[in-house]
Amino acid sequence: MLIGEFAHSLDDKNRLSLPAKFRQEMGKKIVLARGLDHSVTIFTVKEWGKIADKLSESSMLQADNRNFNRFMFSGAVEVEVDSIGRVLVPDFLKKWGNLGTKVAIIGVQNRAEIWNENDWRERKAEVEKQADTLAEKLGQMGIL
Amino acid sequence: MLIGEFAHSLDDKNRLSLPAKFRQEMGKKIVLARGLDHSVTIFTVKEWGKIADKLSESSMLQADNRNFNRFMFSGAVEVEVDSIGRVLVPDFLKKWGNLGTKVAIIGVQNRAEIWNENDWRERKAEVEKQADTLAEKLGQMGIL
DNA sequence: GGATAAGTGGGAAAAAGTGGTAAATTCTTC
DNA sequence: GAAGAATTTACCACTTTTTCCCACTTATCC
Repeated sequence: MLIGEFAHSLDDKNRLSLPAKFRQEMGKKIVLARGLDHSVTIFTVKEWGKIADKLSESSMLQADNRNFNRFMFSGAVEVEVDSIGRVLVPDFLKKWGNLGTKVAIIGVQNRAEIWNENDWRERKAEVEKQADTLAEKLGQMGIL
Repeated sequence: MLIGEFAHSLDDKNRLSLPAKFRQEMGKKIVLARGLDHSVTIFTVKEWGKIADKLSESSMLQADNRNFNRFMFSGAVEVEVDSIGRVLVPDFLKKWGNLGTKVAIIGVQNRAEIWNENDWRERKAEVEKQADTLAEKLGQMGIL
């Protein structure tokens, strides 16, 4: 399971080193894709396969679906992890994620997300402010 | 699987180099066809075969189908990929796709599409604007 | 505090993408 | 049917980008 938060950097060649703790689970090939809220999602090849299957179930008869699938598939890329654990982030995903030099990589169960460091800090602060609501939710889920 | 987005150019001899990432999967022959929404579709010979089969299964008793089949078959060409990964885009497809010098080639799972760069940018922006739809769709698919 | 691993940065080699020239083929016209 | 023109095809060359490898710095672990 992918958990934790890591501050890494994206160098001027668009290289990003994956957190060492994630490497074993991720393997030597991963898929980067557009995620919610303008995050960039890191999937294992296997997890991405599931997503792709689901995407392709939607009917091509509807223009909405066609555009959505174009958006999702064209916004993904399979990349090799190099010998020291780095991957290349393509420009279109850098743009999508509003990524600069400093990024946050966070583990979210079966996937990881890459965020612009500032965006992530703000978002996190938002969530923290709502800690009470959070507790409530956990309660509803029967976790606490 | 064909995924990702690439900015390439169509030179004055109508030559278009295929993204290196697509070449292995595409092989040395591909099929170019009229795509939906005025895109130009790139199929592998194999994928085109599947499409052709499906088309020919549709009933010729219906005028709609007959016309659609005429449209699809007459608008498709099999082209050789040259020694350095380029193909020739025939004029009628260039026109159909409103293609100029700058084009975007996008991977959409089992096919690729060639777009006029600007048209694609606009279309993509449309989808991006609908952030709600994005979350909703992914939710419906059970992805999140 | 030393040793090991993780993360970052840079340079050289290789590949990808683009543009152009020359040869070959086709088409026209006489 | 032949000569010339025009188009197409094959090949070559250049530029930019990407890839691979090595080195350095920082952090972590014992």
